[in-house]
Amino acid sequence: MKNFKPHYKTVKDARTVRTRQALRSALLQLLESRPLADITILDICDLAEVGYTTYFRHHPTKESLLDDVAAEEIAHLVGLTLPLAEAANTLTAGVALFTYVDAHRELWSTLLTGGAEGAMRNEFLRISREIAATRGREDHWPPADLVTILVVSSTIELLSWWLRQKKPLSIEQMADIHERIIIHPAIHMERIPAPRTVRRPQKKK
Amino acid sequence: MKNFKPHYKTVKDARTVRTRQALRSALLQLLESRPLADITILDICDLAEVGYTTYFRHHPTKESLLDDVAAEEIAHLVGLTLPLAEAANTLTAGVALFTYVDAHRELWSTLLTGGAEGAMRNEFLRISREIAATRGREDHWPPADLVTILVVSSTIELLSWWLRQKKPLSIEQMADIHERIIIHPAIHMERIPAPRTVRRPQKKK
Amino acid sequence: MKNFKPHYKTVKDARTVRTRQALRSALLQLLESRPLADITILDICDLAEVGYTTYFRHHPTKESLLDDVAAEEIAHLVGLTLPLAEAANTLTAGVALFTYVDAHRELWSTLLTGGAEGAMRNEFLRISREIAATRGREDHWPPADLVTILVVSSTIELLSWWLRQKKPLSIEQMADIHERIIIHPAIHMERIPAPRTVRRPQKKK
Amino acid sequence: MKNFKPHYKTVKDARTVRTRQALRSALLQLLESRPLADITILDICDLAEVGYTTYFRHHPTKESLLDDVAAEEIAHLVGLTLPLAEAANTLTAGVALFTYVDAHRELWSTLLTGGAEGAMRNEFLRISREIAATRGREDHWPPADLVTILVVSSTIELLSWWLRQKKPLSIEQMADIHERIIIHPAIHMERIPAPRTVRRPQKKK
DNA sequence: CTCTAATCGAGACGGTACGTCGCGTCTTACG
DNA sequence: CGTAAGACGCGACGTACCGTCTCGATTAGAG
Repeated sequence: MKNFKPHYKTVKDARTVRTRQALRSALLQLLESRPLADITILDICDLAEVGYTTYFRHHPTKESLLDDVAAEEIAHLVGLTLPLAEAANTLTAGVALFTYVDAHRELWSTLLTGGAEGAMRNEFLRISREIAATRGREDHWPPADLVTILVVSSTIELLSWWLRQKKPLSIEQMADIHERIIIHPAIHMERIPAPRTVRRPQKKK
Repeated sequence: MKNFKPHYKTVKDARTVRTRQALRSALLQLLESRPLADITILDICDLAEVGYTTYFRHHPTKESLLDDVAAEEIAHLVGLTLPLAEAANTLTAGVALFTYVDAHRELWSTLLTGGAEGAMRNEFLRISREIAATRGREDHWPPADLVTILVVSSTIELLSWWLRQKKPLSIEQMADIHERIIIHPAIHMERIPAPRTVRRPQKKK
Repeated sequence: MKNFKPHYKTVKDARTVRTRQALRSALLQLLESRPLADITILDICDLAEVGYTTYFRHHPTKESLLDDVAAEEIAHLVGLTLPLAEAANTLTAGVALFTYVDAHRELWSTLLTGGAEGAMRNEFLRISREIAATRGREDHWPPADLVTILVVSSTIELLSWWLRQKKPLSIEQMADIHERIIIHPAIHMERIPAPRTVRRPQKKK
Repeated sequence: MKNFKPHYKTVKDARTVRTRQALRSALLQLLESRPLADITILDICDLAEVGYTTYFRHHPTKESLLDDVAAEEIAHLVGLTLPLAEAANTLTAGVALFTYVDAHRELWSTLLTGGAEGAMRNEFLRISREIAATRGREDHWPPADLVTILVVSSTIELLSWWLRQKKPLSIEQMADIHERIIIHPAIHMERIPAPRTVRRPQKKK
C-alpha cells in the first residue's frame, strides 16, 4: 500500500466506529478457526459485513488490524493486572494475570496460539517498555530492557503453553511457576552483583 | 502443492547436491538484506542461478528451504555445545554456545533477527525435545516439556537481544546471565516441591 | 443510478444556475488538458468548487454533463449558421460556420479533439435530424437520413482536421472544400436518378 | 498498466497462438451482445477459457485486444478489395467492398455498431495512410491526408448505416452511392484548381 | 566411453489475493 | 432541521507471487 492515511478526521462518526468494531470482532472470530495466514482480508470483510474497499480505508494491511485487536485486548489485561504489580506483591499480580486469562480462555487461546503470537509479543513488549521507562532509571544489571524482554517473552510462552494443555494446571500452580521460574530470578538478578569479569567491552567487531 | 515427492532417487547426484547448496546459500544471503516475507522464490532462484521450476523439485514451499537452512545450522551448533552440556558443567556449555554464535555473528544475526526467528525456534524446540526425550522420564515439576520450552525460548531471546546490540556484552557476561537467569532457575525449580495447593484440577472446561 | 430526478423543481434558483454553470466551465477547462476518460467527476467538482454529492443532484453521469456542454455549444453554433443555410446560399452558411468555429478555436478544439467527439457527433446528428424532419418529406434518393449522417459526419471530420493543423487553412479555403467535397455532392445526388439496378431488395437475410 | 512488454520472444509457441486466438474470438462473440464498455476483461477470459492473469500477458488493455481484432479483420478486407482499387475501376472495388461486408454482415455489424467504431476507424485510417504514402507524393488539393480521412470516415459511416438498416439496400445501390457521393467528389476535387483566394495563410494564431 | 536416464532451464499458464480507482448511494455531523 | 462532507458498497482493474505444466537441452554415472 502506498501513502496510507490514518484516515478519518472525525473518529467519532458512528459508521466509522461500527466498522472498526465489526472488523475487530470478525478477525477474532476467524482466528478461532485458523491461523492468520489462512485468513483473507475478504474473509474478514464478509464476516464483518463490511465492504472490501472499506477495509483499506481503515487498515493498510492484515497485520494492522491484528495489532489493533492486540492492543485493545492487552490494554484490558494490563489495566487489570498492572495496579496489582505496582502495589507490591508480584505473586498477587500473577494470580490476577492467570485469573484474567483463564476467564477469557477462548480469546487468549486464539491470540496466543492462532498465529498471532508475534503481534501479541510485540505489543506486550511495547507496553512493557513504556511502563518500565517510567520507573527508576539507574544502571541495572543485567540491562533493564533485556530483563523486560525475557520476562515478557517467557510469560507469553508460559501462557501459551498453559492454553494449549488439554488438562491445564490450576491458576495457583501457574502463578507459582511464573513467580519462581520467571519473576523471582529476574528480580533477584538485579540485586546480584555482576561477575567480576564484566563490563569488559566485547573484543571483536 | 499436491503429491510432493521429497526429492530424487539419488540424493548423491552431483547436480542435486549443487542445486541444494546454491539455494541454501542464496537464501542466507538474501536474509541479510530483508525479512523472509519480502523474499521471493524467484529472488532465491535468480541469485542461486537455479531455474524457477527446479526450485519446486527440491522444496515445496519457501518455508521448507528455510527449515532446511535452519536445521543445518542448528545441527552445527548443537553438535558443538551438546557434548559439553552432557558432560556436567552447564556454565561451560553456555560459554561454548555464546562462543560459537559469536564466531558466526553474521549468520546468526540473520537467522535470529531476520524474520526467520519462528522457524529457528521451532527447529530448536524440535531438537531439544528429541534430546530431552532420551533423558530420564520421571515426573518432573514443573512439567519437563514446559521447562524445555521456557529454556529454549529464553535462550533464543537472549541470543537475539545480544546480536541486536551495537556494543554487545562479552561472552562471559552473556554466559553468566544465561546461567543465572535461565538455566539455574530452571534446574532448581525441578527440585523444589510444588506448592501445597497444586494438582487441584482446573475448574472450568 | 436509480430514479434520477433530472433536477430541481425550480431551474431558476440562483444557486442551481451557478452550480450548473460552474460544472460546465470546469469540464471545458479540464478537457483542454486531457480526454474525458481521464477526467474524474471528483476532478470536475474540485475545480468547480462544488460538492461531490451535489454533482449527482444535477447529472446522473459524467456523460450527462458533457452532453449538456455539447448541447449548449452546438445550440450557439446552429443559431448562427442555420438561418444562412435556410436562406439559400450554402456557401455563405459554410463561411459562417468556419468563421464561428475559428472565433472559438480553443473551445472547439477541445470539443472535437479532446475525446468528446462522440458526444458532439451524436448531439449534432440529433439536432440535424430534428431540422431535417421539418423539411419536405418526399422520397429522397439516396435516403435523407443517410445524407444527413454523411454530411454531418464529414463536416465534423473536416472541422476536426482543421483544428488539428498547426498551420490551418484559411476560412475561405475550408468553406470551399466543404462546399465542393461535402455539400455539393450531397445536394446533387438527390437530383440524380438512382442507377437502373436499384430498388432490388437485398437478397440474403 | 506500467511498462508493458509486448511479450513472448517466440510468437510461435502453440500455446501463445491458441490463447491469442481464443481471446479474439471471445471478444468478437461478446461484442455481438453488448458494447465494448459493458464487456469485462473477465468476461472475455471466461468465454475464452483463458486465465485472467494470462490476458494481461498478451494485452495491456481491453482496447489493445480490440485493436488486434480490428487489425486482423481489416487486413482481410483490405486484402480483398485493395487489388481491385489498384486495378482501375473504383466502382468495381466498391462492389467488392460491399460484397465482402455483406458476406460477413454479422461480423461487421458487430465491429461497426458495437461500440468499436472508434478502433475500427483508427485502424482503417492507419492502413489507408500507409497505402496512400506509397502513392505519388505531389502537392494535392485538397491535402491528401484530409481526403483520406474524409473518404475513410464517410465510407465507414456509410457501411455503418447500411448495417443498421432492417431492410438494407442492395450491394449495387450501395456501391453506387459510395461511388457518387464519396469517391467521385474526392477524386475530382483533386483535379479542380483551388479557389483563387487560397494558399493565403490563416490570419490569427 | 558411451548411452541412457535423471536433472535442469525456460517460460506459458491458471489461480488467489492484494491494493487501487472511480462511481453512485446514503448516513450523519454540524451549522 | 436541512445540507454538504464524506463513509460506504461495489465492480473492475492491474499486479505479484505461487505452483503446475510441457518441452527440450544437458549432464552425470552406470555398464
